Amino acid sequence: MRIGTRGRYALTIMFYLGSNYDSKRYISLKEISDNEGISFKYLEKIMVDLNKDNYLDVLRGNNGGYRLKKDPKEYSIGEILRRVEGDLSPVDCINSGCTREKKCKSYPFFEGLNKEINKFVDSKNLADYL
Amino acid sequence: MRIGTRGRYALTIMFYLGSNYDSKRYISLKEISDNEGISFKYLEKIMVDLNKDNYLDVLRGNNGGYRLKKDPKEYSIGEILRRVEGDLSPVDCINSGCTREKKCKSYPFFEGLNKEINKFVDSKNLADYL
DNA sequence: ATATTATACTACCTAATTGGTAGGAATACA
DNA sequence: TGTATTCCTACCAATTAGGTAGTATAATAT
Repeated sequence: MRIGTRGRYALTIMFYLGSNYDSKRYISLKEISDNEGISFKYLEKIMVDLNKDNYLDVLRGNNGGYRLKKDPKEYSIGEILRRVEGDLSPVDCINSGCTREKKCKSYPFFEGLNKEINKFVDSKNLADYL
Repeated sequence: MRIGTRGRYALTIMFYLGSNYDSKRYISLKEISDNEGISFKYLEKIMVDLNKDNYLDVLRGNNGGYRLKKDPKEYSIGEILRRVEGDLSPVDCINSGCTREKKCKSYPFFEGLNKEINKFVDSKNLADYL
């Protein structure tokens, strides 16, 4: 689970929306792109995954954009990262059915590490860092 | 810090050496390669990093190979992984001087995650899983 | 209506990284 | 001196990361 630009930018977007939660206005990707210095087109692409299953409120057209549906404290960092980066496990063998699992001495270690990572990211939410 | 085959194979090697610590015999990469079904040539390459600074005892030639220098409990998993995978931080911005660090809301989160990961891997050693 | 400002969708592209392979030189020992 | 081993250097193919580009669709202001 190396976290790349997708995960980092997704958090940037979510913190930006979180900071504007009270105003209830829709924020365009253009605004975020300009203020954070991130490629607009790349943000659009990340948004495809980030906004699956109507994770956010969307409005197209003039003065449109995105805004949080729920209070920032309802958005866990773990879920945000998982949406755009996929599974967060530190090695492939976890969650992809390793056949050597039984005799593998590393496996229990990786399971422990995986648990620790997920526990941490799921225990934090947007409000914790606003 | 996605852990790839380098890190996994390094642990496989170290656990193998750890299992044979009491016998004091030198273990060849050929033996590990055969028993674990891993490419011999790839193991050789991983060994270059793993054995930097005389981390292990080495003997060339017939009946040669590698063996642990110290008790398995003296080898932390964190150090092993770091040797072959480099720095274990989950994002580039940690340890590479992010300029936006001051205003970045994600940064404190990543610092926390990084700390958690390193604490875990450094608290475990080979003997814990033998 | 229609111009403007957004998101939504699809396709493409380049550089770096991952996960190897190959071959020979140096060394230790039987 | 032959054999088994590590050491060193170079190469390589497939995948992933990190984008760019263009067009369709939708909402709103005028």
